[in-house]
Amino acid sequence: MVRLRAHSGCERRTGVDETVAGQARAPVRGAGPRGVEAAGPKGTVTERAIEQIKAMIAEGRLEPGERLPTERDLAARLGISRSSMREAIRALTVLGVLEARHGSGIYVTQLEAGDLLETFGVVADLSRGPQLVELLEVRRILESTATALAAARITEGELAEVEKHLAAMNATDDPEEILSHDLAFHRAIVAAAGNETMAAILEGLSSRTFRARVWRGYQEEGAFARTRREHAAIHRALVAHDPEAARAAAAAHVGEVEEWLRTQLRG
Amino acid sequence: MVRLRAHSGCERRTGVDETVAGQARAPVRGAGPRGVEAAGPKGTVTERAIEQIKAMIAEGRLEPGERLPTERDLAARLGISRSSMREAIRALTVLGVLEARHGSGIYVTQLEAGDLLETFGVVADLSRGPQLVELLEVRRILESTATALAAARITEGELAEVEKHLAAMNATDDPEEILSHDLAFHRAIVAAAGNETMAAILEGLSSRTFRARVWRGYQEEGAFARTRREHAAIHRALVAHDPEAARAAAAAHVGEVEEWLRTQLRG
DNA sequence: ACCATGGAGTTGGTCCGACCACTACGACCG
DNA sequence: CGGTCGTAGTGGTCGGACCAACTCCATGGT
Repeated sequence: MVRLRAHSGCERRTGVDETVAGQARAPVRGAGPRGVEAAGPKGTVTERAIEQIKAMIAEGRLEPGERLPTERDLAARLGISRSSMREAIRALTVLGVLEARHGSGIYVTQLEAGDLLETFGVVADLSRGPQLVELLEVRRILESTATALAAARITEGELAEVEKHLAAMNATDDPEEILSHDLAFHRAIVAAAGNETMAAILEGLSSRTFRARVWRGYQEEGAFARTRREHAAIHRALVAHDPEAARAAAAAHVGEVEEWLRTQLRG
Repeated sequence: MVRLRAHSGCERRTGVDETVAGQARAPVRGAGPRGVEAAGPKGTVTERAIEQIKAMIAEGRLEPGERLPTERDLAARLGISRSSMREAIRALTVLGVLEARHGSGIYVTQLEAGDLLETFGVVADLSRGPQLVELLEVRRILESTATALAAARITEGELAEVEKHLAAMNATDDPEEILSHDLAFHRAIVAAAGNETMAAILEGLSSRTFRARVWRGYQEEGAFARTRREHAAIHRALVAHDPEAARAAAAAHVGEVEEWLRTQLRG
């Protein structure tokens, strides 16, 4: 035990400046014991900044597509450092609320379903175990309803798009390509349902990595044939414009995977 | 139009160094023309850091609840500055993936539905116009199914919780309190459905600010009586353990608001 | 008159280093 | 043995410097 500390009255830090003029930063902020100052008593300054920007948008002081002031401006305006402001902006960027264009400025996104629900994919990618089953259950509910809606509304052009991917899926043996067209098949159907918000949620629930994780094992068990039959059933219902048949077919389709995953977790 | 921008000249910055020894920062990084170096050619370093941390969790190298290395460590490990690393961490924090405890460290959350879907509320808070209708349609689909599931599974204890809020809601005239118990009423039902993921999504779709925005106008039109009747119908179906009746009652309940909002947008 | 071009200024992206605030853990003292 | 007080360690904040990408306009050639 060397024991080389203590020696009271030491200078700890300090004594290192003198390179630059002493930082006259005595009365920075928080000098008072959090008295009647202006700053809200909430959490970190960054969190406060996030809330304030969100509030600006919610209150309509910032319209979708509109450009925000500079990072430097914003920071000065809220009385925080640019670093903290950047953290706030980054946070809102990953949430799909803001969009930063290097050299140009920061803009509010269109706040459409696709923008805001992109993060939904993260949930699907990081969930595991029983949570995956719950996620599939949600997908079953939404996708079956969406498919039913699509059966009632789908146009000739949209149906052609669906059939294109259905044919492509049946014409190849490359798992990668099958997965791609499988995704596109369902995406085309959901798009025909006419609810972009639902489509965006389902997009997240069917994200590439999510499906790759679950379907890998599923299809290795020779489920290709069954998948094909189920897709055909969904397609028939769409052609017949039969919502209830479409709902049942879609629910069964997702339900199959769901049930398989459930047994996997038990074993 | 004053247009007092410009004001050319002015020495801007530069000429301020010389306080510290010249920064011998010539060959920092990126010296080579992005040749065969290690760094991925993707977007900003921060985005890369976000993806890498996410990957660490997805691959199981970081377990839920586990503590991460220091910000300083992490930054050094990925070869980026602490500032950039902090932005990445902040982003994952707002996504509900990480949790920072001041003075202690950074931890992976339990990655449960509630953690990851908290951001869903942002969508509801920032959506407007037609998107609100789409959001309500999603809620109608999910909530009606959840209520049906609850009717089949609900226990005596859970039913008592539901009835508590139903009674409290009918016993007051304070809109604030009604809203609170209304939320709790539906929350208790959805909880009885047994799918935490669905519950978390519906929680976001019924966030306080969201409901306040829509409900305000809706209830001002004297919809209290109707709301009460609908709640009673839902309750009856739960008591009778009748899933289909519960589904219909819940769908009608949300559908009423949905339809009202639709007319609002037209007018 | 019109368009390509180039440079200057603006703005986000990255980095550094310092200091502050909080926590955890262990030595010290009663 | 248990409470107390430091101290080291960690996230939080700050300010400044420089880099890289974009914008806009003056310039000059066609």
